Amino acid sequence: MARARSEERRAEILRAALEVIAERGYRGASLASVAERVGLTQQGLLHYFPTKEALLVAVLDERDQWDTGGAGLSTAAWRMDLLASLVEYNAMRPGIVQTFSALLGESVTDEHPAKEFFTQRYALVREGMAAALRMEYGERLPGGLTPEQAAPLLVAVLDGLQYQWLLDPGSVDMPGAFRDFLTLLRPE
Amino acid sequence: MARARSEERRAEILRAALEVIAERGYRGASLASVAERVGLTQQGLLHYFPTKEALLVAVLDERDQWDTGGAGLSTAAWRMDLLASLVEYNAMRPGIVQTFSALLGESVTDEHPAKEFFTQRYALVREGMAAALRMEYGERLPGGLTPEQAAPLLVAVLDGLQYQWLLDPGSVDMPGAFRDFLTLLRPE
DNA sequence: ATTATCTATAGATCTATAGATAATGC
DNA sequence: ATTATCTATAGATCTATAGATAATGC
Repeated sequence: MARARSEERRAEILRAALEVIAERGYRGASLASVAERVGLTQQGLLHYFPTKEALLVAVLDERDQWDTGGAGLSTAAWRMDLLASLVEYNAMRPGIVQTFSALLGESVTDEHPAKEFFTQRYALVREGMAAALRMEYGERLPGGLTPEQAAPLLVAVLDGLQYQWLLDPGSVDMPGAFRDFLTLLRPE
Repeated sequence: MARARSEERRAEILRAALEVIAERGYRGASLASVAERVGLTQQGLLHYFPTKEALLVAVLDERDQWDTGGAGLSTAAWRMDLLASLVEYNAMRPGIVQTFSALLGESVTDEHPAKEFFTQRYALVREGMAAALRMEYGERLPGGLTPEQAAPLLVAVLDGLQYQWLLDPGSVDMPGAFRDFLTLLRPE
C-alpha cells in the first residue's frame, strides 16, 4: 500500500507543479509554492523529486501522455479531424495549454532544461504530421506543397494560435481558426 | 552633451537587456547581469531605469520600432513579399528572435508585465494583416477564407515557425516554410 | 544644481544538504 | 529497514532604498 500512497503523492505533486508552471513558468516556479499546494514543506517535496529539474522532467514526461491522447508522437496516428478535436478539447483547458506554452517559450532560452525535450519532440511531431498528411491527402497538397513542407506549418499554426488565444481568448477562436487552416490544406 | 551621453548609456543598457532576456527570459534576467555587461553596478543601472519593469517596458517600446521596419503596426502597410523578406532577415538575427519569442512565451503566465503589451500588439497586428491581405488578394482567399480568418493564421505561422527554428535551426527552414505558407494563401 | 555612480544594506527568496523523528512494512 | 516529513541552515541571489562622492553644466 505504501507504494500506492507514494505514487499518489507524486501525482499530486505533478499536478501542483503543472499549475505553478502555468502561473509563473519554470524559472519563476518555486519548489516551495508547489509544496505548499500539496501541504508539504519544500524539503518534504524534495523527498519525491530530488531536484527542481527532476520535477520538470517528470512533468514533461507525463504531459506527453495526455497530449497525444496516449497515441504516441511518432506514429502516423494523427488524423486531421482528430487534431481538430484535440484543439477543441484544448480550448476547454486553458491551464494545460498555458503550462505547455510557457514551457515552450522558455525552452528557447540558453541552457533551459526543457530545450532538448522540445527539440526532439518537435522533430518527431513534424515527422508524424507529414506521415499523417500523406496518408490523408496524398503526395501533393494545395500549392504543390509536399507533406514534409506542410508539416512544420501545421505545427506552427497549432502553437501560434495557442499564444494568441491565451493572450486574448475573447478575440481568437482557436478551434475555428485551426479548422480554417485545415480547409487551406485540403486538396480540392 | 550630457543629454547625449545619457541617451547613449540608455541605449547601451537596452541592448544589454535584450541580450540577457534572450538568454534567460525576463524573469530569469537579473539587473546585475545586465549592469555588468555595460560596466555598471546594479544600483548604477537603476539610475537609468528605476525598476526592472521599467527596463522591460523600454525594451518592448524600442522593439516595436525595428520589428515593423518603423512602419507601425496598425497601418495596412504590410505586403506579403515584404513580410517574407522580414522573415528572411530575422533568420539572420537569432538573438532578436529569441528575445521576442522568450518574452511572448513568458507573457502568457499570470501577471506578466508584458501581457498587456502583447495582447494589444497582436490585436493590432491581426487587424493590419487582414487589411494587407484584403488589399493584396481581395475579399476571398483559398478555401473561401476571409482576410479576417486568414490573419490570425498568418500571425500564428510567423510565431510558431520561430519556435521550431530556434529549437532546431538546422532542421527548419523558417523563410522557406513561410513562403510555402504564402503559396497556400495566394488565390490561384 | 544636476547627473552619474558607488558602497552599504535591508528584506525577500531560492535550492539543496544534513540530520532528526515518527510511522510503516517485513 | 524503509519511507515520509520536518526543522535548521548554508550559501546564493535578487530588487530596491539610502546616502555618499565625484564630475558636469550653468
